[in-house]
Order: sequence, then C-alpha cells, then structure tokens
Amino acid sequence: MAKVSDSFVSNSKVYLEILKQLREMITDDGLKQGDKIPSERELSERLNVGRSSVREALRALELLGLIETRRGEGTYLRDFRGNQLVQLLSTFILQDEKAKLDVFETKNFIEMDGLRLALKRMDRLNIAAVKDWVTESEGFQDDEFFYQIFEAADNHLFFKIWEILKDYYHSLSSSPVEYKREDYLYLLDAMADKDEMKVFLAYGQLRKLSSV
Amino acid sequence: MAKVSDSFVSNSKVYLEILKQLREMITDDGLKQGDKIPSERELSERLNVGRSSVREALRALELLGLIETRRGEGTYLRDFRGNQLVQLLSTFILQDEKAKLDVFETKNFIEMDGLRLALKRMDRLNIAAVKDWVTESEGFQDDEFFYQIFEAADNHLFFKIWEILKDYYHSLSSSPVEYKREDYLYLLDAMADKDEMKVFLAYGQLRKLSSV
DNA sequence: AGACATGTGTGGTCTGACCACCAATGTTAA
DNA sequence: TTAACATTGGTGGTCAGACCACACATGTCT
Repeated sequence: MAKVSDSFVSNSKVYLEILKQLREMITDDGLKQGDKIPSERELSERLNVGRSSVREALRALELLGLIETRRGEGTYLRDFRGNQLVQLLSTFILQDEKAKLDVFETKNFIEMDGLRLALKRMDRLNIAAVKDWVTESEGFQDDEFFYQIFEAADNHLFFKIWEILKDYYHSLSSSPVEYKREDYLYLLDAMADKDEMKVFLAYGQLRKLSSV
Repeated sequence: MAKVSDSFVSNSKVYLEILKQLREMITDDGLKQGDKIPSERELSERLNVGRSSVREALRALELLGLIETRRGEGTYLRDFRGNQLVQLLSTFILQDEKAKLDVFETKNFIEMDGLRLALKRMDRLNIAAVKDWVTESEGFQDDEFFYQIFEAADNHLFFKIWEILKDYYHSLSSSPVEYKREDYLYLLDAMADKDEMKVFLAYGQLRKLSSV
C-alpha cells in the first residue's frame, strides 16, 4: 500500500495530508456532527503514519473547534456552525489597545443588527412572551434580554459574534449598569409596532447613548 | 520549578496551556511578526513538557496561520491577519446550508454597519476622493470599495470582522459577481447627501437584495 | 579568495512506553 | 434475581528517545 508520505515528496508536512485524508473520509463515509471518527491508533495504521502525526492533525482541528475529543471514549465531529472563527479573533487579534472603544461601538451596532433581525422574525406572540419574561423574571439581566433577541434573530453566527463582544466588553468595563425594566418594555412595544425608528430610540435610551 | 502540568490538574490538555504560555511569552517579550520564537526543544525544556506536546500546540498555530515553521531554521511569528482559518473552515463546512445563509446575512449587516459609521465620519472631501477612485480605477473591486468604507469607518474591530466574513463568504460562494460602477457612485451620492435611507436603498441594489 | 567539508541546531517523523479514563463485561454477594 | 463490585480492553494524553532532512556557520583545503 502506498504510504501517505509518498504522495507529497515535495510538500512535506504529513499532518496536512492527514487533514486531507480526513476530509475525504468524512465526505465519503457521510459522517455528520456527533459521529465518531476512527481512533488515533487506527488512523495511524490505516494511513501508514505515526500516531504523533495523527495527533498533530487532530489537535489543530480541535483548536478550530471542528472536533471534540473525549478521553477514554474517542474523537467526535462537532457542530460546525458559526464556530470559533470569532473566538479566535478575540484571543489573538483583539489584543489591540485602542480596541476598547471599538468594542463598545461594535457591540452596540451588533446589538442593533440583532434587533433588526428580531424585528423581522418575531411575531406578536414572541414579543409578548419576552415582555412577560421581562416583567416577571426576578434576576433580570441585560445579557439575558439580548440572548432572547438573538435567539429570535435566528442567526447563529451573529449570536456568536455578539457573545464574544459581550464577554470582552464585560472584561473591559467594570461599571455595573443599572437596568430599568421600563426601557426594555418600551423597546419591545416599539418592536410590536414594527417601528424601527422607535426601536432604535428605545435602544439608545437603554444604552444611554446621546445619538446612535 | 513548577511544571506546566501542575497548574491544571483538572483542565488537562497540556497543549492548551502551552498556547497560553506562548501568548504570554509573546506579549512579555514584545515579539512581533517575523520574530523567531524558541525552538521546540527549548520550549519543551523550559515548560517541562514533552516535545510532542509542544509540537501539537505549534501545529495548531501553524494551521491557523499564526506561525510559520522552516525546517532547519526555526519557527517564526507570522502576520496575524486572520484568514487561513477561513479556508480551512470552509472546506470542512460546505455542508451546512443554514450556516452559509448566516454568513451571507451577517456580512450584509456588517457592511451596512460599516456604511453607517462611514456616513458619520466621512466628509465631502473623503467621499469625493472615493468617488474619483471608483470612477477612474481600472481593476475596480467590490472588496476594495468596502476596504475604503471600513477605513473611513475607523473601527478596526469592525474591519477585522468584516474581513473574515468576506473571505469566508468568498470561499463559500463561487459565483463571480458583476460590479456596476454606477451603483457605487449612487451609493456615494447618497452618503454625500447624508441620507441614510437612500444609502441603504443603494446598498440593497448593489447586493441585489429584495429587501434589507 | 574560492570551493569544499564538517558540525551543530532546527523542524519532521516514528516508535514504544506509560498513564488516566470510560464503557462493557464478567463476577460476586445480598 | 438483582444489585454492587472487579476486570478488561479500548481510547485519548503525555513523554522520552531515536532517526532523518535541512539550513547555516565555521573551518579546512586547494
């Protein structure tokens, strides 16, 4: 049998070839998220490469969030959607100093986008449900509110981006904000009216922005 | 000296800890792109971990395009600018349709946000300059246009997010779009008029959206 | 001065050996 | 029978050591 290493005399990098093989394996066998992939030892044997090379490939995939390894069990394909992408941004690219202001601004814009999408996709029932929740819930949190907004927005990627920004924002700003229930209720009313302008006025008040 | 492995009895995953150490090392020593990082053997020794674990961490970073390894020479920091990542993800993700839609939608919203910011921060001179460029430039590209928009928007984070999404989008969709100069010029006119509504109508036409 | 040989350090890879953990199976005791 | 326990095999996690291929600096010879 041809060794993997034979096929790339010039390329070198066994682990890259392993990635390629893995892709093929996944598509050929029709593996989906949650499915188990062969063990490291089996891959090592089937591809005629060392186990350490297999591991290098798998570790890289793991860092990308494409697979999940469970010691004693095996390695499984993960939910691919919207993944890491942004998370990696935050850890490596966001180190910028001046970025703090950007984070604040970006978060606000993203939240408004979320509101736009939610506005399009929520019906009166949904809005009423959220409204009830805002009214009744004990430990009301701003984050919780936007979690629901982004859930309604039905865009996983947007949600991920917002989540990262939120976390990052919290780690930057230590000022505990006061939440006024009526602001959120007013915003929800505006959404129920499908009045985008009014929604953003409400949001601006919520965030105490002079102008959006 | 404390072994790396001591500090995460519960976490496990040596290679993740190594990544953390590397980040610290990079910031503490003020390493920039192009700089050389310690050899695998030295890292292995300094952190009291096996060389294979070090390699797993480095391979992951390499796949992300954050470092570059040259056999016989060493390992060097690379330009952090995202991508790479995008290509990889796309080759693994081609399955999920919903994810594609999310990318498409998110990109559009981010671009509109960019336009909003640019609208606030560009003066007539800036707009005129871009307009000239659109009119005169030979190889006019949609990407180039938005590069300028985001530059004017003056939000580095937003720009980064957009850049990733753009690459990601390109890797998903193979349809080469036609660019009509007049659409961009019309959009710029709308910006000069400070007419946000008109700007988004123009953008919608640009992207051939039925509704934004 | 130029060409060549050598040594050292680096990444690339493989092998074998443990360990920790999990799940299934078999075994024992109530 | 059934519940609790012990065993066993498979899996990922890690390490140490051994080569190889390669790049660079140094030394050596012509």
